[in-house]
Amino acid sequence: MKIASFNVNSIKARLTNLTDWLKEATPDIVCLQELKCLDEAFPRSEIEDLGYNVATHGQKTYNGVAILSKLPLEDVTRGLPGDDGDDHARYIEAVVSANGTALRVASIYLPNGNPVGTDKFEYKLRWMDRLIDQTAKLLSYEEPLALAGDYNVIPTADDVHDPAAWANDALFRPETRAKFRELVNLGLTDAFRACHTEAHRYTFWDYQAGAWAKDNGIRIDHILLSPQAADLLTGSDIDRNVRGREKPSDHVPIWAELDFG
DNA sequence: ATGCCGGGCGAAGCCCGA
Repeated sequence: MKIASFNVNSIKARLTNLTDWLKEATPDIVCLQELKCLDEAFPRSEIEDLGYNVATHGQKTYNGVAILSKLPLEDVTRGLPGDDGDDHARYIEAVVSANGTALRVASIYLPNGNPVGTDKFEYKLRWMDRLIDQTAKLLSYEEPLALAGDYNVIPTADDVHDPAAWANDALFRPETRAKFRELVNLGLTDAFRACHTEAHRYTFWDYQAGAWAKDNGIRIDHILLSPQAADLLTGSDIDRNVRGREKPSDHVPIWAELDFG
């Protein structure tokens, strides 16, 4: 069972890039972020034609998340609990039956939070509190769970090309990283880090300033696993080459392989 | 690089991303 996450930075602008990658990588489940379109504008038939079931939580212009799955999607829920006044489409959750075992998956687009010192940063930290609460609830089920998405969090200095340059950025601030540790310390496993210890492996390169050519990247897209899912982990990697193609997103896909037998 | 690129919106130039 190959589970992937990909921030596409507009599903409409990225459709060919996405379908090319789907055909070659053949993931079973894909969590998408930054659709930037309403549910009715999602290119559903183009994705379904590749053998995927589709659940979307879209929004006009900004945000928007989805889950694609070759297995049927059950119990789909949209929106992160904890704040009825939050209208950003940043969270969708569903359950698939993997060889008789229930696997819960969430696609996460955590707020950017810049600039620090504004209500945007406070929104990010409060959103992380809500994600911690939701994750604690899901972990209490003691079942396989994968939380995959764009966390907009650089976990450590090994995950950024120039830590000093990012010191005051919302993605790398101590408060942000502390919240991320609080989340992981509930008992989650960073799938990529469980399989790779080397520094400077990135999932995002800015469109500007030749960031891709210079490998000035950051690792901010993560797949976090419950203990019951981590026990099944057999591999994880970043599909870095996708960044070098025509009309790329500024993020690339990441994936984790779980062996359900 | 508090915006160099790229996308949305909407039809020029601003908002947003990380």
